[in-house]
Amino acid sequence: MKTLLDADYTTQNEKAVVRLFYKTESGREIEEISDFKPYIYVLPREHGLERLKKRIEKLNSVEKLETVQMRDTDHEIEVLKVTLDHPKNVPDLRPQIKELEECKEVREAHIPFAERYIIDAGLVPMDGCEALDLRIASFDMEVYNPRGEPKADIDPIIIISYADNHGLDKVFTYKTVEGLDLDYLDVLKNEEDIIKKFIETIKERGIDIIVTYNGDNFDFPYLKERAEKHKIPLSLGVDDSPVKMEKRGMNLGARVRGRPHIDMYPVCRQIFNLSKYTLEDVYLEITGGEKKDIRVGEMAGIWDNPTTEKFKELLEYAMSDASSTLEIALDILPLHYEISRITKELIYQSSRSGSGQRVESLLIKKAFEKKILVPNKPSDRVVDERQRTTYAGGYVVEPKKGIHDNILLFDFRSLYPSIIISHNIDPSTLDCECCPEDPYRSPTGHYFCKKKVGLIPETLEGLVQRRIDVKKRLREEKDPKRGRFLEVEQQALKVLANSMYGYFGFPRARWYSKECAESIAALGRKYIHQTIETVPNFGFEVIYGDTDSVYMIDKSESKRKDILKHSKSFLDRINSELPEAMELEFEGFYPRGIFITKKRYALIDEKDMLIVKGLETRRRDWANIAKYTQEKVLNALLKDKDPNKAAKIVKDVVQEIKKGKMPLEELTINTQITRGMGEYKTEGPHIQAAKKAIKKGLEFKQGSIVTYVITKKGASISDKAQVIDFVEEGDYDADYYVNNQVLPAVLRLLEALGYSEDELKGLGRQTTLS
DNA sequence: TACCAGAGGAG
DNA sequence: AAATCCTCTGGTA
Repeated sequence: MKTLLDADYTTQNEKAVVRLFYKTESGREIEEISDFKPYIYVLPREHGLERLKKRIEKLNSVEKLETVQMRDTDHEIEVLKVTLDHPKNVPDLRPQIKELEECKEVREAHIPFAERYIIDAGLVPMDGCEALDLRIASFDMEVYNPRGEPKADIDPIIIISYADNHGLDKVFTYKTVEGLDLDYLDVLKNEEDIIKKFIETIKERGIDIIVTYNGDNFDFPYLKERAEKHKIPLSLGVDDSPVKMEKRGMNLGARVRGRPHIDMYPVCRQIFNLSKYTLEDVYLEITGGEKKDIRVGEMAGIWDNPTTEKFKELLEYAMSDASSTLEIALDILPLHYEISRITKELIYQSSRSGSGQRVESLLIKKAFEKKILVPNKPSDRVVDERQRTTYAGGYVVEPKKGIHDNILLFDFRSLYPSIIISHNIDPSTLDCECCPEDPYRSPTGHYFCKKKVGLIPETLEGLVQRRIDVKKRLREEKDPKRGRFLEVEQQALKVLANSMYGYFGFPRARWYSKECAESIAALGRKYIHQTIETVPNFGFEVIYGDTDSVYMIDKSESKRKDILKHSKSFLDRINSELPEAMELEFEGFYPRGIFITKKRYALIDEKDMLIVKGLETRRRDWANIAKYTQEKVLNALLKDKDPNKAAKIVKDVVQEIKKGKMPLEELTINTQITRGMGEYKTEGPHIQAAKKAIKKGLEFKQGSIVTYVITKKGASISDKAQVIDFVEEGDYDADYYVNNQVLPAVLRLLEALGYSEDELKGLGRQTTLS
């Protein structure tokens, strides 16, 4: 029993050796593969194969030349498989071959060597890891920051905290005060020693996976620079190699050889939809518990003049950073083990890759098994071109505005995946010559081969079948721990299946096909239209629908039991006319709902739970007070059916705001900086607040979420916007929060109920503003 | 007042 | 570095 944690290659005696880093039952194992060689495929121009072969033979670093039969999109071809002596020579050889007159194209020259080996050898990263009790450690650092953002060339690390899943908690520092009693505290001599001690601890504890919160872009780069300053090698690798900072787009990735480092910050941003992603927020989301927090502005002061109480707080805070990061990791890592196993990516990769990359890794693996040539990545010019062309997506029904009772919801189970499978939608089956008579011809005029299953439908079918199998095992599983793994696996399979459609339309995709993407969306529209047209025949009325769902009410029945019976016959009728892999499902019955506009509505379910879609309550860029008040008003309208109660709620809140005593945490607005700070044509409040904060020493960049308040001082809203760190309790613009936050959010609901504007003024603005 | 840029949600 | 559809705000002319 062993599990593959990491892989790379080294050069020994001028030969490339693939190294596979395993965790075994007894410890660690590094397997070395020295007989594997890199190769690329060369597509000849017409009748050029033999001449091309002769020319390539003469080139340096070519070890072997074979003619092989491969599939390229929709046809079989003979291509040259060129085996090289060493992966480092691929970048040189590729353009030399590309320039040859008889060469049409070079393929698969950019697949990293170790990953190539994993694919070809059929290895599955992280397979079996549950059985091995992986040793997982987290660490976090506190840094001396007397001037705001710390600078690694000047400001030392003052604390390193450490926690692992085998019971060791440590805080390494080099200062202490009288009367401290913390069992995890380890006071050393200086910064150099805490760095050394940290490295030692990771090694002595035999750690398999290192986790951090923002380690890619803060802790590791900072630690590396400080270690270099002290001339300590940051040799955390299992082969004692130093931590390597890799460039990944705009950000960095910290790679520890053989002991994968996983940064939970980007992972959490991908998995959760939160207003912001501080460690405290994420910890609350996962465990429901509060985490110790201190104001970072206080840190340098405490370090310089430590009182027993404050210094203890600082150390406790440091410890909780490491232990909560570990707790988050233990909760989320199983998902990433599964993603790694499904996509065959190393966990270092899969924990940092997006949907597009994951789908692509899976397809490359499948293409290898089916002897299909992998398309090259598109050039920047092609990507630009693809970005300029768009296509039509899902259909949204204009809602019947206002309150409705006894609402039924139906939706298509996995609409797009089921369309891809039933219509065999794939670049290789697109408009094929053998079967133009497609009874299911897509409304865009495209048709798909009926004889040969495409790569993507086949891959998707594999995911769907595997998920059905996992769900079956899940039903039979008695052990809750194994049950959780199966649940996570079926979720991961579902997410991956659902991202296949998006992949077709992704401009950087190797298997990009706008025709496929638009055919899928067009067929989706066809099926939902078909469904909507059938609705009146059964005495129902559609009140709303979006892409794959239909909300309707029953005009002929009034009892729940009769309504549900009635809907069954509707369902049977629709499903009898659908392709086999497709199904419309009954999704729910809602006693009451309010529909405002497209993509904005709220429902009460049969357990009296409020479900809100698209409204301010759901948005991070609205103040809590507006979101919370809107939610209360929704409950008054839908549960209590009492508009007067709703009016009272609004009046009371408006009064509270006007008193000037509303806590700041009810008033903060979170907005992300989605582009580079210099790229804005118009700068909204969050950008102007961020700019002011940058001048005062805080760091904001693309991707940061700005938490700000509209204060009293300034002319425009943007002038008044200040990042929360600089706002005093009570300094807020009450008129803004009444007129631009609370009232718009609640008046929209009441307007949808048909109250006239005059009535609403009576309820809200005039009485309260006077 | 009309328009557009920007953000974030739904499915 | 997965897609499109849609609403709404605040800046700008």
